Amino acid sequence: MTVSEQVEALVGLLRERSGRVTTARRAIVAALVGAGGHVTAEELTTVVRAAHPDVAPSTVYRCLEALEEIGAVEHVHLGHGPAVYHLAGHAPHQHLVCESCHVVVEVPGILFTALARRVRAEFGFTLQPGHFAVGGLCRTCAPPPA
Amino acid sequence: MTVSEQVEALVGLLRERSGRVTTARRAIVAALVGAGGHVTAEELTTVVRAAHPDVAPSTVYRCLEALEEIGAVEHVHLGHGPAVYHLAGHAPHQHLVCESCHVVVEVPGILFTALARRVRAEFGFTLQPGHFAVGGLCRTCAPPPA
DNA sequence: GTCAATGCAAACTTTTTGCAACTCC
DNA sequence: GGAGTTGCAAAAAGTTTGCATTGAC
Repeated sequence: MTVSEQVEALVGLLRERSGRVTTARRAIVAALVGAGGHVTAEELTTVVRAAHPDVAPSTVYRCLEALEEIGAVEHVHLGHGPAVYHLAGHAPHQHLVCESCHVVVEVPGILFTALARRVRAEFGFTLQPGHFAVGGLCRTCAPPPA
Repeated sequence: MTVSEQVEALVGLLRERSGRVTTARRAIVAALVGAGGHVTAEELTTVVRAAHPDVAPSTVYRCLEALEEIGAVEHVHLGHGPAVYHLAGHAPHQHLVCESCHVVVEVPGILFTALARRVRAEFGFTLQPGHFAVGGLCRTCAPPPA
């Protein structure tokens, strides 16, 4: 699926399930698809404004909210700082944030299945990791093994 | 160790390792020890102000920062909303936050050791869970098993 | 007496909200 | 043409910072 096909698919979904499709929404969706990964609302706003200088940050937030409601987009909190948004449907993954240098590492979500099963069995809590990053120290910042 | 002994120990540590001990700092430490668990900076400010109405929120933040620097206090981010602070030295634990009703569940940190070992071996990242909550659904909010 | 700590107010970051104007369907 | 969107500005929440004053040692 090409980028513009992805944009059209998402825009179509918006029209069908959420409401109207405007120039701003089309531009935001295009910027999100074009980014190809995780972006903050602010980064998205900057990209959109390059072509459409009048698009307000609040419009970006509202559009992302609409896209999340229809399940097309998800956001993740990387600790401090702004949330990052990405298209839904990617393989589940977990973000790890180095608390020293703030680099972000992605690991497969499947690593968490054993833990999730145990937490559900023992505590009745259904883990949905991924929405919040887990902290730690990256390879560079961790003290070298003794 | 009684509450006031704990307060004196912490105040002494502050004097020794961080600087001066003021009325505000003593009151903040006492409120933190008295709370006996996790408190937000705002809750702490309210308690302190009951006896010392002039203590400013910024003083509470600065005192908590000093206590964290000497390793006496730690803070945790429960997703959205304010950070919560607690005395260091408790058994390591992880907070789980229900993304539906926002209830907070604590589970032993030891549950994460197998995962942490694997992440370090495979990705060179040293997990330090606990600083950020993990999301999910609590027993009440999770859809009942089919 | 000195300098760290305080109180106050203002800045800050990220996100949300109120509302009149606009425009997609 | 009417309801959903927009842009703007202001608010909101949580935390940090600047700075003159205070007070611990």
